[in-house]
Amino acid sequence: MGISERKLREKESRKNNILDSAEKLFFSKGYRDTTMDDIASSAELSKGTLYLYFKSKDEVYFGIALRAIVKLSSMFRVAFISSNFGFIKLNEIGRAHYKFMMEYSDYHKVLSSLSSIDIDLTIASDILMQIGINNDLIAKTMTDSILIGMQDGSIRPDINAEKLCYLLQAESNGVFDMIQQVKCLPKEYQKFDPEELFTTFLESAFYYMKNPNFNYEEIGLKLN
Amino acid sequence: MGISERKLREKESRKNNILDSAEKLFFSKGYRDTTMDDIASSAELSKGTLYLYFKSKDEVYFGIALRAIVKLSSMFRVAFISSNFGFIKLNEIGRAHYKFMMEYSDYHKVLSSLSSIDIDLTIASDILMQIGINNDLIAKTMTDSILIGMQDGSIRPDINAEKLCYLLQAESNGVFDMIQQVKCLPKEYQKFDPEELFTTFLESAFYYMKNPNFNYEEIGLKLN
DNA sequence: ATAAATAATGACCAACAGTCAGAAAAGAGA
DNA sequence: TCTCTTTTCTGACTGTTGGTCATTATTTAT
Repeated sequence: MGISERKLREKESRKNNILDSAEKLFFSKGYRDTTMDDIASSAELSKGTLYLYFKSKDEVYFGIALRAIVKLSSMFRVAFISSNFGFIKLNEIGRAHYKFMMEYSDYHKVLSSLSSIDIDLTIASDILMQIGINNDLIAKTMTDSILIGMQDGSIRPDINAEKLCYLLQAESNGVFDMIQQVKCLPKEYQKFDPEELFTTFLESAFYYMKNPNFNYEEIGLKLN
Repeated sequence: MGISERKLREKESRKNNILDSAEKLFFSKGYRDTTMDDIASSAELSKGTLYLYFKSKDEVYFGIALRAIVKLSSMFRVAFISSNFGFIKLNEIGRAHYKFMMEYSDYHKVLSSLSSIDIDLTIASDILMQIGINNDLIAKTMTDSILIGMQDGSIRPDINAEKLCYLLQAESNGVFDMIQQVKCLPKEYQKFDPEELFTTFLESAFYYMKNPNFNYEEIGLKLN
């Protein structure tokens, strides 16, 4: 049946059109000030039709969050394969995350606002499930990097890899959120350079993770 | 004028009654599902009167956030004076924050949800300003601890104190948010023990901050 | 006792998320 | 090409809720 396939494609592309419109509106006016009527008319649809494709306003927002986390996790994968050494993999993942936050700051905000007061994450939702899958993928990429690093000697082996992964995720989320916040402040209120905070974070994290018996210069790294 | 003073006291206590009611409702039903009518009737007030004391629903929420951060910053002060050594001060501050998150988890959630999609922090608001003041106080308590630690030798002096303060704040926010999230999951989904993540965090942070020339055992600390 | 000021009320309004009966379009079968 | 069925689309409508305001009640000052 070629027809039902085409219909599926059309449905998917319609969903994407809606998300395109919603994205622009959410990013420029914010979640609260964007109405479903706004989104509908921007996507050249009636409100009723909009609700055929997304069952609530939150669901639309989740759709954008899914785009965001898919982008992020793919950047993590690219960073992962950039080197064979676990330590460098992790380093590159950190830089990828920083790049994501700088280049796709709106996406970053969406992701960090997901666990906010006004969104119910407990509802059953296909999109929310896919977000969870990507989240797990991100965690796996990091854990794998750590395990590989422990094997090749570039990361100290006496910590639990999974625990370290969660610690790094938690810490970096906090650091990126703060950088994001500071970036939105007027220049004269910015008490520090965002990039500098990130650099210090990387430095401190890797200071904790490095293996004292490993020769980092051999793999082209200078560590203090 | 004793009368106007009494009136001011009454107004303050009325505000507190409202916040008491609002707190219970927000904490049990969530922000979205709590209506201003709910709060009004729970505080035995008409809606119009409620709006005499708080000019919006957000403002009520800010009022609760103010209670939260006042509590947190006072716990920080107590931790600060618990020792003379900067390193121990910081350590106690970290533990105080952990205690706050465990004992006042609802307050913690309020604070971490403040920078969420659905709240406009740019509006002019007296309460929001007071929150800012307490936030600065917290930052100052931490920065002072660091500076004292650098003076007494318990913290390595080759880092910028203010930058370190922001890094610690950012990291711990991230870590506590993750712990909070995990705590809300059903036990079988919890991949790690919250306390353990916190311990590892403290360990890694202090590993970075410690001064190699300082004898920690002399002040009763065993560091690995 | 009366006027002035302050506090409280609840009916009312506008905005908005979400619904649904019916119209329009697309597809299948002849 | 015509007709019946299924799918897609529509926009008027509903219920809820944040916020307002003219009016009433209470307190204070004279």
